[in-house]
Amino acid sequence: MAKSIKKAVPDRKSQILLSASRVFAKKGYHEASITDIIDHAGIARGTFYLYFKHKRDVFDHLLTEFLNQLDHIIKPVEIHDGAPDPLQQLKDNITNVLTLISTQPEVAKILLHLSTGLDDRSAVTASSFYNGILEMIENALKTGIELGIVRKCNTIISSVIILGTVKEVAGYLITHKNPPSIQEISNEVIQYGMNGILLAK
Amino acid sequence: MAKSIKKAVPDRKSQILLSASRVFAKKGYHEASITDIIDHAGIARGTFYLYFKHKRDVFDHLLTEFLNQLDHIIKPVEIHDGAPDPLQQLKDNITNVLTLISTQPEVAKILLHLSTGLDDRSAVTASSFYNGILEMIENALKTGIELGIVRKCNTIISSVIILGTVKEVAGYLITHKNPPSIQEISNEVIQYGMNGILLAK
Amino acid sequence: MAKSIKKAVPDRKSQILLSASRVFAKKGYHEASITDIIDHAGIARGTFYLYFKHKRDVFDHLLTEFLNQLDHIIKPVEIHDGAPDPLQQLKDNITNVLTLISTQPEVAKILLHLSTGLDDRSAVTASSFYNGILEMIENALKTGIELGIVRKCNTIISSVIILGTVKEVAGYLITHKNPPSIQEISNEVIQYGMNGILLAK
Amino acid sequence: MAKSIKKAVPDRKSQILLSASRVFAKKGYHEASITDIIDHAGIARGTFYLYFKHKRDVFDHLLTEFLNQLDHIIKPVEIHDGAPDPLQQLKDNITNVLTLISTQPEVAKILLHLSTGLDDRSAVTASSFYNGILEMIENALKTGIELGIVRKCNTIISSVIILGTVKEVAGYLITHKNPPSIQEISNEVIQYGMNGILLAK
DNA sequence: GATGAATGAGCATTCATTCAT
DNA sequence: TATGAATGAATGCTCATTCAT
Repeated sequence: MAKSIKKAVPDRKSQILLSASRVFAKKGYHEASITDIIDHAGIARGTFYLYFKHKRDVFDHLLTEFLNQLDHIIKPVEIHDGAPDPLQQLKDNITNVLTLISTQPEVAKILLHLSTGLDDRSAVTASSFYNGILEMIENALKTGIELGIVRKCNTIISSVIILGTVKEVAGYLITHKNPPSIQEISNEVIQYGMNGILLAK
Repeated sequence: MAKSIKKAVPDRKSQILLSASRVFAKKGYHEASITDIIDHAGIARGTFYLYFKHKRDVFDHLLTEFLNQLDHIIKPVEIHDGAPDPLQQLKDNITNVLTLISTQPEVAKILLHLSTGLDDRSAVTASSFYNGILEMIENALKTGIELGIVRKCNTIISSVIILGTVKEVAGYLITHKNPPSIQEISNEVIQYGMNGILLAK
Repeated sequence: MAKSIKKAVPDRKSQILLSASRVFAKKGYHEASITDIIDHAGIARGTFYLYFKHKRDVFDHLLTEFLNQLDHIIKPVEIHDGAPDPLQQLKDNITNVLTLISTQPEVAKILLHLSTGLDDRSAVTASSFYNGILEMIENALKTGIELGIVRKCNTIISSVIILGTVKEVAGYLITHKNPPSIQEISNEVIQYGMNGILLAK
Repeated sequence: MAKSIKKAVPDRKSQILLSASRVFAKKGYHEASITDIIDHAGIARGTFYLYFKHKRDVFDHLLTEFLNQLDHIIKPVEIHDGAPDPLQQLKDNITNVLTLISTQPEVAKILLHLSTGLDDRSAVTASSFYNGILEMIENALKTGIELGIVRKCNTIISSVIILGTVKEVAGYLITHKNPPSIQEISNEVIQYGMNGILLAK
C-alpha cells in the first residue's frame, strides 16, 4: 500500500482551488489577493499562474464546479406512476442540497454571497443558475397544482419564497457553529411548506 | 418659508450619499470607484473627502441609515388586550418593509448584497442587524406558540425561514422590471405562512 | 521681473516627455521602466498615469511629435519657374533635418533605433513614415530625370541609398561627441550626390 | 562515411540557433520569449538552458557568428601591382555582403535592427563591428585618394555615407517581397559612388 | 468651503531561470 | 541528456487618499 497518503490534496490544481475557496470564503473575491491564496497554499507566485490564467479563473472554476454539483444533485420531482412520494422527493432534494453545502461550506459561502443583480460576470453566472432553479420550482408548483397536491397560489412568488427559504437556511447552516442537524432543518422546511406556521384564525 | 427647494437634494452630503447609493447598487462596493461617485455627483474629488472620511464611510452611512429606517418600521407584534389582529400586524410589517425597500431600491440592494459572514466591517453590521431581526421573529414565534396562534415548531429554524422568505421576496421586488404588487407579495407570504403550499394529507 | 524661470520645462507633461525621451534614448523602450522615467522626472508613480495612459503612450507621443516636425521641415523640391535652385532646396532639406535631429538627439535616437520590419506598433509607424519619405524622394528623382537634372537611374534603389545616407549620417551626428558641423556634413552628402567619390577610370 | 544527414539541422544547438533567429527576426529580442523559441524548436524548456546560459546568450551567438561571416567575406581593397581592378574588388565586396545577407535574412535583420548607441551589450558588439567597418572604409578611401582614384573628400563622413548606403540597401533587400536583384543593387550603388546622381555642374 | 493635481502603497501578471526526476 | 513543474524578482497599472491653492 506504498507511499500513497502524502497529502489530503491530490494535485497542485486542487490544492490551489482548496486554498482559494478558503480565502475567498473568508475575505470575499475582491479583498482576497493572489498573495493570500499562494501563501495559504504554500506555493510560489508563478505556480499559481501555471494552473490558472487569472484570479477570476480560480473563482469561476470554484463556482461553476459547485453549480454543476448542485445541478446534478437537484432532481426535478417526478410524478408518473410508480414514482416515489413527491413529498419525499422534495425532502430528498432539500436534504441533498444541504448536505452538499455542508460538505463544501467555503464554496457554498461564495455562492450565497454572490450579489445577484450586480454588473459582475460571476454574479451573472450565479444569477442565471438561480433563475434556472426558480423555473424548476415554478414548474413543479404548476404541475402540483394540476395534480391537486399543491394549493392554488401565485407560482412565481411562491417559487421565490421557497428559494429564499432554502438559501437562508443554507446560509444559517454554514455560518453557525452548532447548527441544527440537516434532518431537522429539512423537516422544518417541509413542515413549513405543508402547514405554514400560523394556526389560522 | 425660507429659501426653499433649490434642488431635489437638500445638501452636499445627501447629494453624495444619493450618488453613492446609485453607484454602489449598480457596481457593488469594490467595483465602484470614488471617481464613479464624484462624477455622478458632479463634485470635485476633494469635496468628497470634506464630507466623508473614507470610501467605506459613505457605505456605512448608507447602510446604517437604512437599517435604522427598517428598525423603526418593523414593529414587534403586540398581543395585549385591544391590540390589533396579530395577523394584520404581521402583514403590516411585511408590507411596510417591502414598501420602504421599493422606495430606496438602491440602498436595499446594497443591504441584500452584503455578504454576511465575511471579514468585513459592513458585513458585520448587517449581520448583527439580521440577528436582531431573527431574535425578534423568534420571540414573536415563542409568544405566538404560548398564545396558541402559532403551531409548535423549531422557532430558530422557522425564524430563519421567515427571514429568508422576506429577503428573497424583497430581492425579487427590486431586481425585476415588472414585479407583482407589494400587496400581492405580502398576501402570498402570509398565505404561505398560514397554510404552506402543500395540500398533502 | 518676477518668479518666471522656475524650470526649463513648462509643464508636467513636457517634463515627463523630456525624461522619457532621455530614458528611452539611453535604454531603449523595453529596458526602460516606468520607475526609470518617474525617477528621472522626480515625480510619483501615479502622476505619470495622470498624463499618459500607458507606457506606450509616452513613446508614441514622442515619436509622432517628432515625425510631425520632420514632416513639416522636409519640403518637396519645387521646380516651377522662379523656384530656388533645386540643389539648394535639397541642401536646405538636409541641413534642416540634421539641425532638427541635433536639437532633439534623444528622440532622434529613438526614431533611428526603431526596428522597421518588426511586429511592433511603433515600428510600423516609423516604417510608414520612412516609406513616405522614400516615395517623396523617388518622385523628386523622377521629376529630376525628366528635367534633365538627374541622371537616369533606378529610382527605387537610388531613393533607398539617399535615405540610408541621411539616416546614417544623422546617427553619426547624434552618437559622436565631436561630430563635424552640420554644414560640413550636408556639403559632403551633396558632393557625394553630385559626383560620387570615385574618380572613375 | 558515418550516419550522415539525419535532419536539415545538424545538432540541437544549431536547431535552437535557427529557431531563435527566426523568432528574434520576427518579434525582436525583447518581444521574443524563451517559450517562443522552444516552441519553434520543439524542445523542452530545460533543454534550452542545456545549450545556452541566457536568453542573451543565443542572441550574442547569432550575432557574433554572423559578424564573423561578414568579417571573412569583406576583403580590404588591395592595390598592389597585379591586384584586380579596385572597382571590381569594391563591387565584389558589396555583392558578397548582400548575398550573405540574403542567405540569412533573419540574422541580418537582427543585426540591422540592433540599436547602436543603446546601453546594451549586443548593441555595443554591433557598434564596434560597424566601427571596424567604418575604419576599413576610411582607410580604403585614404589610400584611394593618395592613389588618385578617389576624389578628395572628408573621409570620415564619406565612410559613414557608404556604410549607410549599404545598410539601407541591405535592409531593403531583406524586408521586401520582390526586391531588385543583388546585381542590380550592387551596380546602382557603384554607379552612385562613381557619379552621384546629380548631373548639374 | 471647493478644487483637482499629486501621491504611493498595493495588486495582478509575466517570464527568464533553476532543478529534481 | 532531456524534461517541465516550480520559482520569485520585476513590472505596469490602479485608486483611495492628501493637501496646497
